[in-house]
Amino acid sequence: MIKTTSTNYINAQTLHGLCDAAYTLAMISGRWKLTLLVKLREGNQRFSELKTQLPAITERVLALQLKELEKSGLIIKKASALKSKLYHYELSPLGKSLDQVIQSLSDWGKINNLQSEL
Amino acid sequence: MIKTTSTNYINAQTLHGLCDAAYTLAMISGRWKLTLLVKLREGNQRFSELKTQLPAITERVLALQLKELEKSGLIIKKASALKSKLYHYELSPLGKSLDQVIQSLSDWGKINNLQSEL
DNA sequence: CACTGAACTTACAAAATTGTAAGCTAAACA
DNA sequence: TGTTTAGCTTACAATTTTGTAAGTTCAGTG
Repeated sequence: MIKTTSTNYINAQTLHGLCDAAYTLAMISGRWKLTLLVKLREGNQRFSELKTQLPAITERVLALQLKELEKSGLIIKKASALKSKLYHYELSPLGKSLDQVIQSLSDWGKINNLQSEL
Repeated sequence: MIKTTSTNYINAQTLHGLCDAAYTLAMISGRWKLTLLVKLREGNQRFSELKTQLPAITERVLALQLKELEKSGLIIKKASALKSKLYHYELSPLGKSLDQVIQSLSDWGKINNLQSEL
């Protein structure tokens, strides 16, 4: 879906070569990705659990975001041993290493996000 | 340009109410925003300076990103005192308070962004 | 007063993301 | 064996972001 010949794509790549922060940002950008990481950190692991945690997300988008997170290596999809056909998702070591990043984002938001006081 | 009635917009708002990290992320998301903040932190302040620092950015997009950052309160546009018609941009106190966030993003990228080794 | 350069703006188009609605598959259950 | 349920996938469309190309405005310079 991404055209690797587009100016947009090339600009992103160039930027990631120039700015580490922008690279990190790109890994966690996407409407629901960051929140998914937070939820996974809290222990929710099944597709349906995540769906419940993010009421407004559609199955299509949830599947997409999970797939991208998996492709970036931040999460791992595993078949659950006991009940066959059931999967669960978990943070990879790389995903866990984002802890400090997520914490910073969360801390800043806690202070500056007026909406969260509602 | 943003339709405040779209599902997309509503989902974003809902998410920001549920997840502080997502709120913070939204403030700094945009192809060049984060890198602009980094450059401003390094002292580049004029429109043309910023343009030079980010070779591939177009004037239109630079103006757009600066305007959004200003609207979010992260930067301030000031008329330079001496030479009239010249402006400069600087980080607001709110923008400066992102320091830890940007540092975390940058640190993680430094470790995990293979491209930056080129 | 013509000319240049900085800092934009406008009209348009391409690309990318996100959402809607429906369907599909395999296991589990009644 | 028919029905559910979880976990997707597909075709499509709306929305949003980003880029292209060309102008505009106004101060400073010669």
